[in-house]
Amino acid sequence: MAIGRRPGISRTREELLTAARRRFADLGYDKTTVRAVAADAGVDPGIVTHFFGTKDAMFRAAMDWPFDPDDFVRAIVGPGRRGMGERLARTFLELWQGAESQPRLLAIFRSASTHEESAALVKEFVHDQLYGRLAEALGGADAELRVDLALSQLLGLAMLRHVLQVEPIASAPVEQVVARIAPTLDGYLRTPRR
Amino acid sequence: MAIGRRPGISRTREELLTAARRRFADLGYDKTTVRAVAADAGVDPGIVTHFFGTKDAMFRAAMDWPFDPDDFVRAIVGPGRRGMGERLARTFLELWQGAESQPRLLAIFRSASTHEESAALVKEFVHDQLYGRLAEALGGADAELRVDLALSQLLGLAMLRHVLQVEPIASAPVEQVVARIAPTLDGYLRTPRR
DNA sequence: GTCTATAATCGGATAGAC
DNA sequence: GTCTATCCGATTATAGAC
Repeated sequence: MAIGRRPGISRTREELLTAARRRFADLGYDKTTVRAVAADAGVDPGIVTHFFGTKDAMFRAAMDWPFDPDDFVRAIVGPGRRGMGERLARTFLELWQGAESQPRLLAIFRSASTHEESAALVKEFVHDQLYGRLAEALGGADAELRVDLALSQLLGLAMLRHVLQVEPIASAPVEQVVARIAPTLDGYLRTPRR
Repeated sequence: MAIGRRPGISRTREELLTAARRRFADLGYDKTTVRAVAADAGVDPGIVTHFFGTKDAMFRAAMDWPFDPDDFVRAIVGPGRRGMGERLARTFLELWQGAESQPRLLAIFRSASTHEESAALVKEFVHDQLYGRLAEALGGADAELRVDLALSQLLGLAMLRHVLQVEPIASAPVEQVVARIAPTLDGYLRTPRR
């Protein structure tokens, strides 16, 4: 009694999503075509319409965050202020190394510059997830600005390292990069003395 | 004897380039169409072919850097180590504020994620202009990595502030941002003691 | 659930008249 | 230098057969 897939529910949908993630990650939203995704999955383009309706809906279905925002924030701020920059840097960079998470992140950020939906995903995450709990945990009148500064460091790192792939930083070990940027993040996140 | 434009050399070419810069800056390479650029300039799409040949050639013609790399590097490293982070931050941020330079920078960086030519422009600049003279001026075995780290901070800032336009950092005054990131840049650029 | 056929549109590029 | 007309390919999306 093998635990096979239930009959009638094909794996095609999942294969389409996997193919879509790879295309969106490598090429961005605009250059990714429904036809190519369907071809990668070995099916007809009409199937995409059947399952998702539109290219945009397929993008939304494929592009959920590869982590739970609650867990993410808790892992960073939970243990307290000490070592927060280091935890943030390491958690972030390891997400970008992961075989599952990297394509999703690449797709979102590669598309964010030109695709409104991707940009909205990023902004919503920052606004709804980070400002609420992270900024509150930090304290200080300009907590949101300080969160933005830390984000700018992380975002730029991801762009240079994983999107543009500029050397030597693209090939630097995670721990080396963590050691360098952790003090920067701590500096931004630390509550300013009045 | 007014110094007018020479007869026979129309201003159409310049108007096309201006329109192209605005389109590329707002929409990125993929979503910018030759037809729309021509319409903005009030001429027929065929004129684009006449002047530039291809869309890609028009992009190249429009996308020269809005500053002289030599001057840029000299302004940063010339006066010496003291205040280098601050000069770098201010020079960079003011370029992003300028009415002439911002559209060019926006176009390049908005397109860099998905357009190979834009990404190559960025990489060439980093490689040919920065590593050569900046890294040399900094000293230390890992000078290029430290330049990358400083770039990651600047690039992320530009993305968050000008491309994604995340608040509150998008509306923060230049001097406030300069004051915050200058210490970060100095930390990266400072020659490590052995 | 899957595919064929096709509609409707839009893209970049070209040829040639004026 | 500029425009008209057009080619040709590619794209998303739809209708309907199997």
